[in-house]
Amino acid sequence: MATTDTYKPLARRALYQDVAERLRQQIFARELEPGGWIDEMKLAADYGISRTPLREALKVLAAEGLVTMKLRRGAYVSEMSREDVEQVYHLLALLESDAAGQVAAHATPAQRTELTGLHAQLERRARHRDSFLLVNEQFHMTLLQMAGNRWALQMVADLRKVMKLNRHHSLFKRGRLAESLAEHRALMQAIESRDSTAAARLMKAHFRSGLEAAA
Amino acid sequence: MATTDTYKPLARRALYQDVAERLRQQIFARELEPGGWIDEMKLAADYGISRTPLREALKVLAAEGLVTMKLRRGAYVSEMSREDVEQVYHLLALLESDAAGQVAAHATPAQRTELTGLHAQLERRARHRDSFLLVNEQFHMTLLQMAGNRWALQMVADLRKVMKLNRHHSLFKRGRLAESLAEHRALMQAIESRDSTAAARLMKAHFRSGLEAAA
DNA sequence: ATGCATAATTATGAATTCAAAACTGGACGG
DNA sequence: CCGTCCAGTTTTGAATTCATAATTATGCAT
Repeated sequence: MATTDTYKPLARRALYQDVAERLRQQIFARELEPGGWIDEMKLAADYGISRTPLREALKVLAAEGLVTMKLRRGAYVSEMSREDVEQVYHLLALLESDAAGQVAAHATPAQRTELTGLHAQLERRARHRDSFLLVNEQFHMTLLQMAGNRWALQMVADLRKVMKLNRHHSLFKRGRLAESLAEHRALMQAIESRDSTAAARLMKAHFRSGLEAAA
Repeated sequence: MATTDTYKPLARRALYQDVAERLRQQIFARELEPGGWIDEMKLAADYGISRTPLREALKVLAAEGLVTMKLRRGAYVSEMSREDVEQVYHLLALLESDAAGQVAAHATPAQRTELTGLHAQLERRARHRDSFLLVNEQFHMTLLQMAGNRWALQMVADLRKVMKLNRHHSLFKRGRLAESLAEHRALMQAIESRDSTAAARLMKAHFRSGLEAAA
């Protein structure tokens, strides 16, 4: 431990990336609402930066699908139609069930322990919606990471971002949270008993009922 | 036919998008080689534009995975490791086999006809490698489009772009082209007989043997 | 010569400036 | 009353300028 343990941020990452992250958070928090126009000049002023890095960030979000650029009329926060939600759910089911199968088949003991720990946290937080959502996301992303396909991980991360545009999240529905927990419990069973096919099937079912709840 | 059938481009799309496309083509054509540094000033001069839209385009390509940005040292064309290729093949197999299943189950007669036509073209072009590659891509993308999931379509499009970074394309291997054709033939059979499971299985097999050939 | 410190050069990241398109609102005419 | 034409304003898209980090070149001591 040195005498000074405070380091200057020293621009570990580019400004446009920080701005992109800040924009995402504002979108998720609905401070920028789906369908709404994004005022470049106002935002640049708010952030205390010029329009240049802001516009770069907007293009990144556009590639992710979070915003839509219209020629000569700026950027708009994307809207998810009913159909979009269905399609993204379908993809998440496909990608995550595959990952669940992989993990069930090939996870190390340490990884199984980590997943079990996350699941236990989930059980404990069943009462606190926000906290549950957070750990839930962490559980799913950890599973993906363990499956070891960085391209799949990136995709699922992007898809989960756009899903946050959807106002009626399935986990907001009455009773859905307990249901979700039960499904997770079954999934953990399959993973612990190294049953790859069951894990994949259960994960798919998990998303199917999630979609039904969101309907 | 009007008296003038030549229209001015009239900026139907933003400059940065055109630049992005031009960059992609240069990357696919290996005029910019994987691992190589991208000289912003030179390229901007070549294209006759300023660095601003070029930099915006680079950020889009970075989001697609075609280039990698390094802080304070610019943009580099991405390199695909052996592992990356395996992972992307796995994802394409997953996404495209699902699409094949959907199409086998739900395609309209007109769509079946279109696919059959594309397949016939493929058979005819078996001798001309470049032409074959083009129609092959078209066949796969048309199938995806027919499956009707715009998010999946976008993903497959992006994944296929990064696959082009891979120098040893499986279809360049001796004998692989005929093999590929046979697999397509079997797939078309399954689609024509509306056998969804077989179509999905055959598409997966198609990618598996593609990956083996690429190894 | 070799290694290191430092000056000069180059390229990146970001702010600023500029040109042109899109929007606003009011005058005018049907 | 409604539409449309035009002036004024706003906002976008792109070029230019500027500050600073990174790289290269240079000089000096060993």
